Amino acid sequence: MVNAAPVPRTFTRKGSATRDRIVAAAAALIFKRGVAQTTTESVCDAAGVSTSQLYHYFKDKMALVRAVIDRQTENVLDAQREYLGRLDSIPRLRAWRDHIVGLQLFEGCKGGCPLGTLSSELSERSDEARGDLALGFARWEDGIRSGLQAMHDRGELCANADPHQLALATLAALQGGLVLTQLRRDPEPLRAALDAIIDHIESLVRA
Amino acid sequence: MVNAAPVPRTFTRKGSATRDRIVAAAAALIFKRGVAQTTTESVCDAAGVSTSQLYHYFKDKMALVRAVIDRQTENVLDAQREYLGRLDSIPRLRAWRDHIVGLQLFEGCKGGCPLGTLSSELSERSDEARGDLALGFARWEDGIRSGLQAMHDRGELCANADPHQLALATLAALQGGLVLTQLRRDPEPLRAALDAIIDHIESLVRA
DNA sequence: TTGGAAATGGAATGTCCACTCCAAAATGTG
DNA sequence: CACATTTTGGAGTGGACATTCCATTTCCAA
Repeated sequence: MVNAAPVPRTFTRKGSATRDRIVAAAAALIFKRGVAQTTTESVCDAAGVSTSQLYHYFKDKMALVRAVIDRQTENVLDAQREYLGRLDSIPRLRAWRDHIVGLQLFEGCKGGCPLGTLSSELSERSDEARGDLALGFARWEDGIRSGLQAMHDRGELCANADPHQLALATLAALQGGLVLTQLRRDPEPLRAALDAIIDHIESLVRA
Repeated sequence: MVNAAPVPRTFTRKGSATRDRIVAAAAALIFKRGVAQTTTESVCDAAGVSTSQLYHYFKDKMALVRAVIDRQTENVLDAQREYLGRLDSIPRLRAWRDHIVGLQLFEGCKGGCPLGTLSSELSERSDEARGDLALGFARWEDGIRSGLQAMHDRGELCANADPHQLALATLAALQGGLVLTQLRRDPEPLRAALDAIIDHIESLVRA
């Protein structure tokens, strides 16, 4: 009886580096083309590894996809680390909006949100992947909520404004704006969606 | 030289009915599993037709997908026909929100938006499909905008409120809310997103 | 009614692709 | 150094799937 897990618990330094290259290559390809259009072969080519290496580090394609979800969660949160946890004023919210819209302009309005597109593709296909993604979004939401909560705690927001609901609505505006921006190849929907929710939050600021 | 198009310009009554069954079956399967996970064989089985029939009516799978996009556009607009074009007051907007949230509850928060998920899956894969979807969303957006425009024209909204931007933001809130609701299997994100944008519109109503 | 077009049946084809297998090289540890 | 473990190479396999082909039946207009 062999070890049931195809992945040994321990990797050498070299092994970890290889695994990392595979995840990075897969993340890039999946962001560009989606999971279904990304073949294991193309991942191996892009990472410069052989088939057996991919299956040495991952049980199957879905395991690799889940690793990509984790990687993209970190990437997304990292790309906003200057803002998340600190969105506690209208100017900071506006600066964050500009940052996000700027990123889309930089990408040519292509690709959408790495986590959002994965959610659409995987929500009905794998409950495990859906759970992973839900955790990632929960962290994101939390990074938005904490700033609003701080404003609320400081008494800067109406008492009946709910930071949880507002954070959820803000994340939804961002995701929906990205879907439409990707579809139209135009940053306007994203900008309009974020502007509206931030204007709304501003309207809840005590006079 | 034979006719280059595999689809004759004219169908018999029976032919149109068959084509319709194929599109309906494909739309249902694609809504449930996505384009990539829907095989031509499964569509034929579900529609009760043979392979050759599918290829008699459609050049290839992508042509069928584009027909599904058109079908789903009609379905989505139809499901809201009582509301679109008439969203010209806060109570009507709230009724529309309830209707949409109710549909999600009925679906068990599964599947998301038929057009939204197609957009995510196809935006980077086919410019033609992206164009079809953009047209569908434009019609949807228009159905939202016209009501807001009517409010604005009647002087019920602040002069500086822009019905175009608000309609775009509303559609984005809806799409983003659906992504999160589908991911979490929980209607709250959708409800929070729509509530926020409608509250925002309400805050723009003249006192 | 009849001829041509449309509709249908279903087997066949060829490609793509996830995953397996076995052997060899490299690595780290006692 | 020696041995176990990890890492790598790359060919091979079996199945899934989009699409094609050709024969047969049905439909409709003149």
